[in-house]
Amino acid sequence: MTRSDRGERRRDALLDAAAALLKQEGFAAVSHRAVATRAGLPLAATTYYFRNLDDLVEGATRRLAEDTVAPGRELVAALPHSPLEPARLAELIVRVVAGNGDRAQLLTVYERYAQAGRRPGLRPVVRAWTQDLVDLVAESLRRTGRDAGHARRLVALADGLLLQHLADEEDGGATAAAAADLAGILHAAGP
Amino acid sequence: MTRSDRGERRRDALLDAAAALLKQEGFAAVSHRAVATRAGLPLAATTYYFRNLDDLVEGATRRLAEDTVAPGRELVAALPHSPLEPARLAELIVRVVAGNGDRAQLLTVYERYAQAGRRPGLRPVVRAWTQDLVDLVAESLRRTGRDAGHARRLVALADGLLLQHLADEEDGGATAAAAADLAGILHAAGP
DNA sequence: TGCAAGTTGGTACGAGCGTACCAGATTGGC
DNA sequence: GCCAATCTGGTACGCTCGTACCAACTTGCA
Repeated sequence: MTRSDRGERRRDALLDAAAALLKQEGFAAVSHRAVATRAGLPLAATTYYFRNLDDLVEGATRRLAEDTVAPGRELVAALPHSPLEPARLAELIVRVVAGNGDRAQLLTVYERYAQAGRRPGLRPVVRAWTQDLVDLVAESLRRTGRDAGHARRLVALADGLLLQHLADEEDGGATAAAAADLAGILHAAGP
Repeated sequence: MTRSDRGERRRDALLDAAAALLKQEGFAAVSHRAVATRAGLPLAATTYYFRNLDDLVEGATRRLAEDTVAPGRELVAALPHSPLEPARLAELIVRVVAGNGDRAQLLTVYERYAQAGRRPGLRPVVRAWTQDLVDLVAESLRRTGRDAGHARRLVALADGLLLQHLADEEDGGATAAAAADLAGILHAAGP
């Protein structure tokens, strides 16, 4: 193992740890110490491999975006080439946009927008993440014989509905409730 | 001035200071010290009038909701009783939902959803806030001769569009961009 | 083999945080 | 006018944080 290989692996372990923290506990939980502890590395490793905390958070967000988009990609790839009924389409879109995790995961998905507002360096990352989701939804519309032009609008609508349900009391019900809302809207709008 | 009057005024000043901080710098900026300093009161006043920080944040969110909804209410009250064209309607909805402030204000508007997820005590407050906005949009639709049944959907859509534009680079352009998006959608959907 | 460059990890600093404490000031009811 | 209840505000504790520092260790190259 060369010197730089080991360094690469350490950097990678830190990013993994940071992404896991991000996913499970949100942006506020990503501190130098928490990341280092989770990765099983000393505190100083975080400042050695990343210029500062924003740099680390940026990398972790990028990694989390990959981890979030990948399952959606598989979902879409497995789609049939016939139109989905509204309820199935709605569920698919919500799943692609927000995953199917608990409230904690869902929260991070939406915190990314607010964080993009506060940390300029995060904006390109977040824009790319959102664009990937829009592309996925467009692709799933195309594959199931629907007009793909409204993908961005559908993502926005799904986001807004999910947001509203974050204030619901039942844990984990947000994605189901949002999917039901979206299904009703898609049904009313017709194919 | 009775003893309790003065207490009421101090409590009020703290809430005002906290709401102002919330509006200008977000939830993370609301600390005991920051609120006390801004209100011109000693640190201990915050723990005297509020059980803990969550309690303070909850009250401040309630106050901010009032401050946010009030201008929208005036906007709607001043509406004519004839249908608005899509572009005007879209602008109105975005204005009601997000105000017309800079990015900082807009950020707090959306952070409230994420905060509701993390602080259970905030959920009823945030639900009521959102409901007020939905009612306002429904009222503005009704007043201008449109079907008022889709108010919640429109709020969700506006929220989602605004969120996406939070990652844009130009400061202050988010509301305009979201309004333009929404206008296009309303125009395509017809009256 | 030796040495310079790169890497590691323990430790420290200064700051901000939520919260608790408590001596003193103030005040309304008797 | 007194006293108990309430209110005030200065201070301290224990914690976490981002970041800097630096001595020790490892490694690739001359």
